[in-house]
Amino acid sequence: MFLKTEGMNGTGLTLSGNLFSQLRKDILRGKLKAGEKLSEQQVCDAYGVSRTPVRETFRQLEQEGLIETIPNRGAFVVGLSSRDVQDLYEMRKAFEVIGVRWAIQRITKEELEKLKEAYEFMEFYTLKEDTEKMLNINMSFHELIYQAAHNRMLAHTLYVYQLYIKETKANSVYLDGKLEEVLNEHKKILDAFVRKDIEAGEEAITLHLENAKKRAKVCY
Amino acid sequence: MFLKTEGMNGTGLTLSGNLFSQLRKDILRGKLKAGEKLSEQQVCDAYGVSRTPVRETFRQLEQEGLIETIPNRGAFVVGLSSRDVQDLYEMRKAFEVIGVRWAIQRITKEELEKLKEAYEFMEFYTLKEDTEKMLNINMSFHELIYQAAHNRMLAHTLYVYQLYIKETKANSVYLDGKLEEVLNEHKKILDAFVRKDIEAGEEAITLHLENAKKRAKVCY
DNA sequence: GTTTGTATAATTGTATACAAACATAATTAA
DNA sequence: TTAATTATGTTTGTATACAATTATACAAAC
Repeated sequence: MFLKTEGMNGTGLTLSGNLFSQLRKDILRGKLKAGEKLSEQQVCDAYGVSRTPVRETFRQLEQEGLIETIPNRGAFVVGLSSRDVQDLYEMRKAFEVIGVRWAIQRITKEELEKLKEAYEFMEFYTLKEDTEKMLNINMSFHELIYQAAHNRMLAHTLYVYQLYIKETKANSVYLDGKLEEVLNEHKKILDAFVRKDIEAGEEAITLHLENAKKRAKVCY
Repeated sequence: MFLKTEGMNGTGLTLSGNLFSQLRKDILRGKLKAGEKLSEQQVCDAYGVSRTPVRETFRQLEQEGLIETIPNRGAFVVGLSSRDVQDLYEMRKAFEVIGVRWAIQRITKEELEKLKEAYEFMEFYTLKEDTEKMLNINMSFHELIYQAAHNRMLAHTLYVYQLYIKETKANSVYLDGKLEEVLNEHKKILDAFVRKDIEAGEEAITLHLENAKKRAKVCY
């Protein structure tokens, strides 16, 4: 079971999950503000661990560009500006297009079957009007595409983007009554994969992401 | 002055620079083969440091996807397959296009001046037929564009790609007698920036990168 | 000969100790 | 009073010690 307390000297940091993903979440959600100093000892106290794992976590965050460390001075939160978030969406769109292009070319029969299966789940949840499950399967659908692109770097990049976008906003999802619309967009994407039609795939994913952005901030 | 010895139990790892960039280089250049285990103690001995900085370095490498750590089992080299490298080139091309698009829209007067200045240096080094300096200023030219895009994530991504591509190959550069060709391609890019012509810019950078790939493996 | 169990060694995960750099406060001199 | 300086305390960087986990070797059983 996960530990959950206040901690971090009343900064309101949650403590479930591991250090890295938790600190990342706290930065992306703005609990830790840009410019704020991250004291090793404070984080140690908040999470009940020693400095070694904290420092390792700091290196990971630094590598993602979410904190900046100044030698002998410490770690400072960088975070994402609203401009960064805007750019994130655009970069993600561009990369998803590339991802679809490559995935259509490289997808295996087994992967295509999985994609079809994911779509069928979407149909099912649309009928049942289960928004929660729809969001989950939606994520899986897109992750299947990332994997089908058979490019570790692209898959990782898109995964991180997805994660960032997911964590960045409070994520109020306005899918109610729009599940069929979402389903249709995925149908077009799937069809493009079945027909190996790259151009149609690029068009479909672009449209889907643009609509998703209009609908809310979290529907992929 | 930097330390340079054999070390790493005869694996031939070089020791200049810091742990992270050195290990990264050794992985990218293939000195550390994919699947190979990275023992903490061995790395400690090779670089003459304790386990703490080594573990921190491992986290950084893990974050870049160059090693994989299995809990309680250790770190294993992942490295880049030839397919990865191929994909890297394509991803880089796609990102550079996006970078140019955004940079043309967002570049400041000061940044444009710097870009012009960089180009003028290129003209100079072309006249002097100084391939070495040409490569350096070439890198700067492109980095100026990354910065002008005013997107930290994109800039960082492109920087890493550039670094990976640079380190991935032995990098025999065949620019002799082609400096003018390279200069011309950059002229077209610069002109697009001056005229704020996004389409021309995208076309110019695409052509430049395609030609660069034909010319060698390192000219950007 | 192969497999299973156990003991030992090696390695990783974490905590802590110590040294070096830095920040802050007090003190002195102009 | 202000500026410079020293003293003190805090924080980071690194090394090391200890605990937990995993790998290896060897013996016993099948």
